[in-house]
Amino acid sequence: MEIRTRFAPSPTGYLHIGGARTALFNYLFARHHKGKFILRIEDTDVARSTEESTQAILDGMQWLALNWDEGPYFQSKRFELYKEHAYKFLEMGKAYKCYCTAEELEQRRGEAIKQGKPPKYDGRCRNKKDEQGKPFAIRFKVLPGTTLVKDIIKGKVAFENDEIEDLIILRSDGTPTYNLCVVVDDATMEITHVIRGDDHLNNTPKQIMLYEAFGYPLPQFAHLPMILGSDKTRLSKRHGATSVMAYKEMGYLPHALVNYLARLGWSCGDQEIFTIEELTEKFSLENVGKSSGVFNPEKLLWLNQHYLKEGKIEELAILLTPFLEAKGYHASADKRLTDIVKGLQERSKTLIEMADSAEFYFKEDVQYEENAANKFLTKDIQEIFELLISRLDSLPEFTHNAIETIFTAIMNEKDLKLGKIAQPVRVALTGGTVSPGIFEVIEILGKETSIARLKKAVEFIANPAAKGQKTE
RNA sequence: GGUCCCAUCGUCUAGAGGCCUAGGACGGAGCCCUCUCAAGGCUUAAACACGGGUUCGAAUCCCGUUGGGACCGCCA
Repeated sequence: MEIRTRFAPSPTGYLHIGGARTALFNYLFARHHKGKFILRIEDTDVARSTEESTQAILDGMQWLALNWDEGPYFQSKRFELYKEHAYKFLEMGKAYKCYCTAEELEQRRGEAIKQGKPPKYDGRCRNKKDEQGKPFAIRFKVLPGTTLVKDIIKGKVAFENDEIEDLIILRSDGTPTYNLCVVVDDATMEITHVIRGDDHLNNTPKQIMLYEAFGYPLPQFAHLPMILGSDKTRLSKRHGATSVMAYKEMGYLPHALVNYLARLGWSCGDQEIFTIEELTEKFSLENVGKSSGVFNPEKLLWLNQHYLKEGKIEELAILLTPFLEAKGYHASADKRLTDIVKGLQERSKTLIEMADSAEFYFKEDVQYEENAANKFLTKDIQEIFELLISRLDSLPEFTHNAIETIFTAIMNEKDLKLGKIAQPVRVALTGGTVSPGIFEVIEILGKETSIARLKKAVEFIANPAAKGQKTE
């Protein structure tokens, strides 16, 4: 039988970390079994669902490359189907019309809680006769007994039916509710494995009752543990960015997030780094843990750094350009940019950092960090700078090796260690004390710019006050 | 409050009764390398929540306690 999984978000916000992991596990499970992964938008709550949210979720899925095989299906377009099912229950006597108003129910619930009683619907409309013209909701009749949930992750979980109230399946405005829709959809879409957050575990007995009442075969259930924030409460904005797309904006690589999410709750021995192919091959629900996990941004950052370090410079250059654009620098992914990326890729944890570090390559004018200038742009280096300027200028081939030869010669002549020369030059060329290797920086900057910046530094040394911290 | 779930280093986890003096990874500390910063290499601190059983033997099985989480909507 073909394995069919689904991700079924409700479009009431962006795709968040938790949802993305649920989607990922569904995706991996389906791919592993060469089955189908279906996307379904649960927009039965017309008031809260928005098109922007739907689009945001689609964008997030696409960015993470969680490609779906069918859908997106929209529940809002299937209302007739749900309605039919609800009325069928009515005919079969498995559901009844409830004439209680939302206000009445709300009031009774409040009183029950006040008295310390469980806020459960008392079933008072179960045996009422039809009242013509009065609005009604349709409630499913929960029969006595025990409902057993067989969960791949949690094992067998038994629920007493008398703990469960008669649930509304069709609202008084004629729209269907969540539990009805999921069951009808999962059944008619022939979903074989329902993989979702364990916040749905308590809904599962209700849904099983609906399946059984319809005579639909049960899917397999797998309830994933929640993702928590650092204080072990449910992950929310308080814990930092929870939107998947926020990570794109912060300069994360999609596969870093995928890899991180995969290992949050699932493991494969001691392996930490996985390609998507490896994930697909190795993923199984048996290796999903039972306990909830804390979202750890540091580890995600480490993975991002890892993939930046390992990434192809041509691809990274393309990904970097929008971040340079955002800083006001026009850059195309040409040879110069890939050279820049090569030097920066193991010095950056995110694309934002990379763009920041690349800034001195693009700036018209260097500005010196005050401490760096004070420490390194001093009288005693002036002579070295002048020497460097003339020798660089007469260099026929402006290559890494040729530049290094010049430095070595000066080191020998002046009996200086490379560090004594490189740091001042670094400040002169980049404005700061941190950059890729100095020969590489000079080569990429080019003869003209390098010399111009060295000359500027010489002027600065001669007259720091006048040429000092001018702002652009 | 009721129901349900969960419990190994700070965090993610390995662990399917003897392989555990509990392994890996992130993060931390230290050292090495070094033109800066990184990267890399090496070393190191750090956990089986507690109490009872079962067993020759328990991180692993059972019970309880404690702690955490989720759900109790005409939300999904």
